[in-house]
Amino acid sequence: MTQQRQIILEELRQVNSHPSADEVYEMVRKRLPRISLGTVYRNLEILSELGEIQKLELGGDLKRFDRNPIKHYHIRCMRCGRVDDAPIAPLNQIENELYGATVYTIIGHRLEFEGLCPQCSKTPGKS
Amino acid sequence: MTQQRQIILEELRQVNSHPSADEVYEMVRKRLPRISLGTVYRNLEILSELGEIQKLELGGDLKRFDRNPIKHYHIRCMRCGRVDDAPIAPLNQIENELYGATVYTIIGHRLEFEGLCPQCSKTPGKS
DNA sequence: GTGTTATCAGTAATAATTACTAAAATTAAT
DNA sequence: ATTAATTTTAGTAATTATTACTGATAACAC
Repeated sequence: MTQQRQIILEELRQVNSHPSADEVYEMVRKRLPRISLGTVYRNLEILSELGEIQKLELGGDLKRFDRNPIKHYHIRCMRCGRVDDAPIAPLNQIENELYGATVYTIIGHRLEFEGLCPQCSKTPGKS
Repeated sequence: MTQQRQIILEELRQVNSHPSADEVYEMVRKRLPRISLGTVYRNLEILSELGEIQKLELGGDLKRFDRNPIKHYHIRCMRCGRVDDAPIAPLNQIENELYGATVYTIIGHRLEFEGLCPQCSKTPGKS
């Protein structure tokens, strides 16, 4: 656990947003101005493999990171990309429904809601 | 409806896979060797806005296109990226559960299963 | 047919991510 | 602690998917 890795973890744990790698980079840069973006990417990957955090692959063009390593669902703003937790109980049985109906070995599932956050709900503008 | 747009639609309708824009490009190129990738991207976008096809934003690094414009769920191979339909009934009530529990205006949801396709289930190799 | 508009092919530009490399730092073994 | 082996880092370059731009072409309206 290097200093860089430790600080990346600390900074991510201080927010309940779901920042992209670039946003984590900007956060960490305040404490380690010489850190490089590649280091942030690599350590976020390592930390998620260690089970300390979670890497999110949601809709949109970029991956996000969640300080909470426990599987849960999210809602994402279609306009601005903001992501929040979706307070829905896990669908523990849903994978059983698929069992036998697919040729795949089922490993997990992901449920993501789409919508508009409060700010973007107010503003008309083009979607 | 230009010739290019028509042929893109025809080719996509001939497969039950869920090709990426680049794969559609390769398919269409057999009939229109001079078509450009930008044209494929633009027309896939237009066709999905018209409701003729569906643009999929699943996990992984690329978007995929589905000849079926009706909302349904998918399963994706974590190793090779193959995508198939997941024969699960739509969760029509799930958005109601979230209503009142989130500050977002809910517009839709996406459910995606992850697993290994038959080929990748056989091969050990690194995941 | 002529003019207007949309679309095309080809190419360049973006943006997120990954790969590479030599230097620095951490760890392990004496 | 000192040296040797290993890992990690900063910085940069390369990749990849996608979008934007542009002058030429084709579709459409009159």
